[in-house]
Amino acid sequence: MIKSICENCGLKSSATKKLSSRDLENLSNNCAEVNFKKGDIIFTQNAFSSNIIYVKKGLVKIHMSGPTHEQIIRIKKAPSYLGMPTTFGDKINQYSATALENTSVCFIDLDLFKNFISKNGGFAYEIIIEICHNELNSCIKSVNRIQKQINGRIADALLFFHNDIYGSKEFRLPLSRLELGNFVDASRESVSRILTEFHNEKIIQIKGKTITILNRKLLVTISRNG
Amino acid sequence: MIKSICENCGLKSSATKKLSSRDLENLSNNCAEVNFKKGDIIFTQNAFSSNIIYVKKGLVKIHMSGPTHEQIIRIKKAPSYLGMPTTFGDKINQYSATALENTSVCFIDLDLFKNFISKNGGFAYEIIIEICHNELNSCIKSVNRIQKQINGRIADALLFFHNDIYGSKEFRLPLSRLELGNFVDASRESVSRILTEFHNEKIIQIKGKTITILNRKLLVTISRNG
DNA sequence: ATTGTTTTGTGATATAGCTCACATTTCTTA
DNA sequence: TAAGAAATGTGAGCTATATCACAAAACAAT
Repeated sequence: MIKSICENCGLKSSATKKLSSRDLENLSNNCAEVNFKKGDIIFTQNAFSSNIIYVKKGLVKIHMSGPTHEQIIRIKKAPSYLGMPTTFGDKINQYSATALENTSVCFIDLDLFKNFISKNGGFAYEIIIEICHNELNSCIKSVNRIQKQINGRIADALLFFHNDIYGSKEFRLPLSRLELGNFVDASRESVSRILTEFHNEKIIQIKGKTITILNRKLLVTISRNG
Repeated sequence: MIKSICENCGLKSSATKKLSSRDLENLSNNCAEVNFKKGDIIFTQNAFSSNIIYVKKGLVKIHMSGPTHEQIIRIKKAPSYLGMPTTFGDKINQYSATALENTSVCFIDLDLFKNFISKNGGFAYEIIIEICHNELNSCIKSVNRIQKQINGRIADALLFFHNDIYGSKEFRLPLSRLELGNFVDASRESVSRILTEFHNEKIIQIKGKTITILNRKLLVTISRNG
């Protein structure tokens, strides 16, 4: 746990950029930076939370244990705030967050954060924008999850990693087959089957966890009609 | 379209209560109250939006046309803001809102609303709380939707109308069977079947659109194990 | 009232994707 | 480098729920 000097931080959020030097100093005194390794839990469902979490670096999954199994609600890469809905909406966390890669996170004192919102409208505005974006994306994702069938949902997930996370046609999948299943709502077995199907049809290439998108257009078509 | 006098409004949101008299006057000048009848569309997906919408009175469904069919994302009763995520997150509406009962709505100029957020941290804070609550609920709902099976989801929906909307064991269902299906992710036919099943097992009583919950405990059990 | 339209109920059939079972591969750790 | 553990692949059968098809009922409009 290192006390950070927020003013010099090169990874400030757009909200934090609206803060004065004095506020940033205040933030430095009420904020702890913690490093998590791949697989480490950042916060857990049903625990009490009094921090806002800012992911400076890395990749995180937000997940929730549902009636029958674990479900990955969202995958977020830095820079991004985490768990605002659960912290503002309920004292008890409604979901967990786990690092998918080595991740560096700032824990910000909730009262100070609330104070910034109340005192600094520009800060509040940026926060609102971020929350709204998140919610809109979940909405769209939720409709797709329910209405598309498996191969469409897996195509979506592959395109998500390609476009939104790695920006490259070749990437190391940060999830196991089971986790990918929990992300797209499918069983481990079905994920396996579809993935090898895509491989056989030369849409993607699989080498262990490394995936290369070979036919992006077809993947987009599958995502649409799936 | 009536220009309203916000200061005297008995249905102010908790955010609006944080505004000064001068701001409220300003709001009155940039806000139009409109009445919608049951079935009227309040705003539609893919249209451009430059208003924040505050539901003063009534009941509204938020819905989205997905890859294969329409889906009801959320049902909201007054008092409540509508469509903030879609207005702040994207210039184009990602979903529609339709009145389920006669509903009275204030259209608030977006720039003024943004101005309130920037100038008045207390206002912004209340807005953040509302958005966070919404998002948390959608999260939970989305997990249930996916992991429960039909009878559990329908039990959930009935309990939602009972607890959150009407606060009574007897209520007039504001949705058709098809709409209820779009709300709980099921086909019209399946909804019909489960509903008559519940009726036969004396869990509920159905008289046209009027539903009476006869065995609430059992309904809760079904919702849990569903 | 009469006729057309929309909504609802219900049986029969089809199917996507789950579960189970086991083989194989890959990763860990000693 | 061996051996145990975890993750993955793949076939076979099962099941929840969709879809189709039509009848009945409720509602609307003339």
